[in-house]
Amino acid sequence: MATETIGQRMTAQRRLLLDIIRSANDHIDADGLYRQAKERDPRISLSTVYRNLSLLKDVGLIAERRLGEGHHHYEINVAPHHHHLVCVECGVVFEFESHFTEKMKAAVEEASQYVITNIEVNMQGHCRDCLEKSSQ
Amino acid sequence: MATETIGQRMTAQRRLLLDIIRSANDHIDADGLYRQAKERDPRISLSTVYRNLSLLKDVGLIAERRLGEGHHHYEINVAPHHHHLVCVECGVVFEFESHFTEKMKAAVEEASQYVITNIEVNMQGHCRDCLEKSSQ
DNA sequence: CCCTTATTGCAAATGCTTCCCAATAACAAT
DNA sequence: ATTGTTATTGGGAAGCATTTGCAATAAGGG
Repeated sequence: MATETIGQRMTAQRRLLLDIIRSANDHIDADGLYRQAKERDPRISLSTVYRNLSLLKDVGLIAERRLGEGHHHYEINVAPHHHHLVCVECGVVFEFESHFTEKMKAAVEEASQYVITNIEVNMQGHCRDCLEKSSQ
Repeated sequence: MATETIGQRMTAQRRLLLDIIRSANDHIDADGLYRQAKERDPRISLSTVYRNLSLLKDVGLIAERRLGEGHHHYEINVAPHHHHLVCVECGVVFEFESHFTEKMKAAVEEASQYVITNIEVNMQGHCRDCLEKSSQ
C-alpha cells in the first residue's frame, strides 16, 4: 500500500500538447490545439485536451485568457505579466505591459481594503492595417 | 405601404425587464433577471430576456461584463467608465475608476499604433470579510 | 514485472446562449 | 375604432464550449 502519487504523469498526450502550446507563437484555443494534436496523434480526444489545459492552468504552466466572446485562449506562462489589445475587426492581438498597473493596484487596494491577487487589462480597438483599409 | 419602423417597440416585457435592471443595484445576470421577471409576469420567456439584453446592449443602455466564468452580468450604463475587482471567495464586486487608465491608454496607443475604443480592467482578490474569516 | 491509480477515449450531459417559427401585439395609417 | 404591417413574443429545439461518467489503458514506484 501507500503509493502516494499526488498527480502528474508524463503521458505521450500530455507531452504532445505541451509541445504544441510551446511552439505556438500566438494564443491558441482548445479547438486549434485539438486539431493540431490530431495531426500527430489521430486517436487523441478532445476531453484530453480540455483536461490537460485545465491541469496546466492549475499548475501555472499556462494562462487562460478570454480575449473575445465564446471561448478561451491559452498561452505559455513566461512573461511575468502582460495584457492584451485586440483588434475588433481582424482579431490581431497586441501584447503590452505597463507600469501603471502597479500603481493602479496600490491605489485600488487602498481604496477597497481587498488583497489583490490578479490584474487583467483588456483593450479593444482598430489596428493600423484595418484603419488603412477602411480609409481607402 | 411604408410604415418605416426600424425597431424598438415598447412592450410590457421590455418595460418590465428594464425596470428590474434599473432597480437592481448590483450586477445582474440573465438567469436572475429571468427569475425576478417571472415573479411579476409568469409567462415571460427566457428567450425574451436574452433578446432584450442583447438589444439593450446594442442600443447602449446597459453594459455586459464577464466578471467570472461561465456567464455574463449586466448593469445600467451610467457611470462613464468604471472597473471591477471581484472577491474570488464570495464574489462581492468592488467598483472603481482610475485616472491611470487614461495614461495607460495613451501609452499603449502610441506603442501599438492602434486606435483604442475600449478599456476593461478586471482584478481579483480577497475582500476584507473573507480575509478576516480565514484568519480566525 | 506487478499493482496501484492517474489518465485516456468515447459518449452523454451540462450550462449558457441563440435560433426557429407560428401566434401575438404595437403602432402608423386609414 | 379598425386595419395592415411588422416587430416581438413564447416555447422548444439547436448550438457551442466545456465537463463529466465510466470502463479500458498505461505510468512509474515498489
